[in-house]
Amino acid sequence: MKKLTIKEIAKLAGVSEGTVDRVIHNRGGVSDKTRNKIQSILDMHEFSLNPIASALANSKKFSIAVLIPGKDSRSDYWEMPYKGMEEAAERIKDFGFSIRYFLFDQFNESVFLDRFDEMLATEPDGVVLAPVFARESAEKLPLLEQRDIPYIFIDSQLAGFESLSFVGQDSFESGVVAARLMSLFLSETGKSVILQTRQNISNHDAIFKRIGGYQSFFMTNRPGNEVKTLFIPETASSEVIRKRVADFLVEHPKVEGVFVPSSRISSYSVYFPTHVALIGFDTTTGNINALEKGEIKFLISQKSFDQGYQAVLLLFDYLLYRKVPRRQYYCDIEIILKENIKYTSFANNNSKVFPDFK
Amino acid sequence: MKKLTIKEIAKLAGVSEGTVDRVIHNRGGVSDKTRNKIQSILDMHEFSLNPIASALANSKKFSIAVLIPGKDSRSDYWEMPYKGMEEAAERIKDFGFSIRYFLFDQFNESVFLDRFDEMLATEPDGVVLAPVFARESAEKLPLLEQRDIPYIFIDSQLAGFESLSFVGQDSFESGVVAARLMSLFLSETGKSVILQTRQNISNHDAIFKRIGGYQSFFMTNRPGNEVKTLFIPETASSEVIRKRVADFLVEHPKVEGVFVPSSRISSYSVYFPTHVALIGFDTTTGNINALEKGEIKFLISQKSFDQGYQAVLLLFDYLLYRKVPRRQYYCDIEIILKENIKYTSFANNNSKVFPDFK
DNA sequence: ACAATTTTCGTTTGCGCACACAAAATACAT
DNA sequence: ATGTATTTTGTGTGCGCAAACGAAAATTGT
Repeated sequence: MKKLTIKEIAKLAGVSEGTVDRVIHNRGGVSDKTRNKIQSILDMHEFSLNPIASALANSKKFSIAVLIPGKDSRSDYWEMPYKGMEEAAERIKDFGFSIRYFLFDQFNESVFLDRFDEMLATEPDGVVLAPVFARESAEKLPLLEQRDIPYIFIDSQLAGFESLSFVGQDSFESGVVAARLMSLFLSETGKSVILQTRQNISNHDAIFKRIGGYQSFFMTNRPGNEVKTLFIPETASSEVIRKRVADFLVEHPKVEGVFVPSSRISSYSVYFPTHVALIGFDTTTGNINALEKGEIKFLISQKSFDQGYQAVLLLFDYLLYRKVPRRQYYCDIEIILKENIKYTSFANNNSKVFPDFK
Repeated sequence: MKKLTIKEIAKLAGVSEGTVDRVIHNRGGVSDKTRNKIQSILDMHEFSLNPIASALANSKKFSIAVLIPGKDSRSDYWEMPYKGMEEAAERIKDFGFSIRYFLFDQFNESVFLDRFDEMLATEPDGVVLAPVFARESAEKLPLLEQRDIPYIFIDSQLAGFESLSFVGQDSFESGVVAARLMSLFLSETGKSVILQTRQNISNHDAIFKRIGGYQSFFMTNRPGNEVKTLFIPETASSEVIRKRVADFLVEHPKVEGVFVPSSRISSYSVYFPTHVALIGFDTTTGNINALEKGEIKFLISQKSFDQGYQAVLLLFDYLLYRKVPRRQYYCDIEIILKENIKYTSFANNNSKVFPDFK
């Protein structure tokens, strides 16, 4: 069926273009009778706007606000979603879309709250946010809902909120995948260790789910392989870590693998002997180095570049085309090892500089 | 720097919009003096067309021709690039882009030649093609170059041609990855087998490179693990395969793994005992089934959905924005196992029906 | 009944560009 | 110099839609 223009719809309905326009955009000021008539014709022909002409005529500029952690001395994880978003921005800028970033300190709740308020003050048309602080996010999100500003969760999600969508990984399953990979390195009765830091302030939810998936796999598939847990304080010095690890390995000599459910595996990899298999998350610079040196067997990537790209595009499609996305988009659980690291999508360096949160 | 319009450029140059337009599009009929003047102003301000307005005003419709294998009784591999292209088509259709598919029989060169001619007759603005038949492609490609029709190789590439780009996988490295994974299942002196069909008519180049990568890994990293080769004719009956495999395993009892460098691993998986680790390529329906049943340990995905999507978008960017792509885009070498199969990108089923080549 | 509102609807302009057409400027010939 | 051919440049229209403006119709009040 040929795609009709507003003008043609108007002719069919025996009204002017302006009236059709009013119906399409719910601008009001149209009598029930003509509105119904026009609407039925629109429906019948499955009318949709020509987004090109619409974008051209539209003086309205869309602004998308992004609320994610900024550059961080401990991890460059959030640089990748940022780059993905910048790539998406390039693709949609001619439609009048611009992105404003509100970067916060992922270890400081109050900065997050401040940035949220700043963001809100700019009255964005849509928001992409990483709810790393669950409580603070829950406190602020109603402000978006009151204003009917659509928002998309990225990286992790909060239950009980009317987010437009979620783009991220199935953390539980990624833990299962990690476990499956780990099982390849374990002997019949070999043990593995989950290495946890005591305060996983940010993103603890995703990390707990990964741990859940990991344990679940071994319980159901490999009950003979005991899973231990080793806690190391986030603030521990090099000496302390070395000692804790050494003590632990003496106490549990059958430990053949270590699973680090956070993205900080490279901070611990040097403390373990090479016969212990290490598996962790995220292709941060440190982790990639450790992988290439052979200290780590596998990394699981969240494809965060793609996450950023997709989150922005979903918002774009929603704002411009009114295309309602699915409630959630789970990205690939990508398995990275030395041999395929150079072909992961993040490697598309487009030389955008990732700003600091300050 | 603010982005200028043609009108503003015209004012700066003291000429009319039409003249600027002529310079921008090399329409000729402009004196050297004014052309140089306008060009320098364009350069100075880094002028670029507004693609939105351009697309709207442009009566010219772009057509992209796609020349790939069609539906096939033996494998549904090519359905995924097709779906990726359809998704891309959806995103660019409002810019006046349409895609025409010319699907051929991947086991019949003459159908390929016919389709190529049909494709050429439609005078496409750009072409995406899978050069599965090297000789026939080499014979036909000059016709595109004569006509200055840009084309992109997908899946595999041919050396010595002026293709705009290549979108596919680094086959050699994917073989290396397969080998690395295989090594996890091999004992100190365990052997692995490369299972080849005698006539790999189509795509033999990629398959040979995978084999090369596989062997290379074992030679340099695990010389203790011998790599054998088992040939099985493509046309072999079930009985023949069963016997060949059984004989081979008797002859080589230390075989602990089988590597199938084609995408047809599910055709052979049932013939091997479970203690032999199987690793193959591509997430075809059959392969996914075998993976989920546990017959196969790993699959390596070419992310062919993404390949299709990207190839079309590269052509789009080139035709509309004159953005010259890189010579090659290597997609992820994705490792698939039972636990992460459901999150691979191909799973975005958009219910497009993949047509037959007939 | 008529004027004052309010509601409903039609008309017009412009977004930035592509392109056909008209006009002006220049070259050439006699 | 005058007219004609040719090159160079300017003008106008339309792509499909958004939105302001104004006209018409319907409603209300007196």
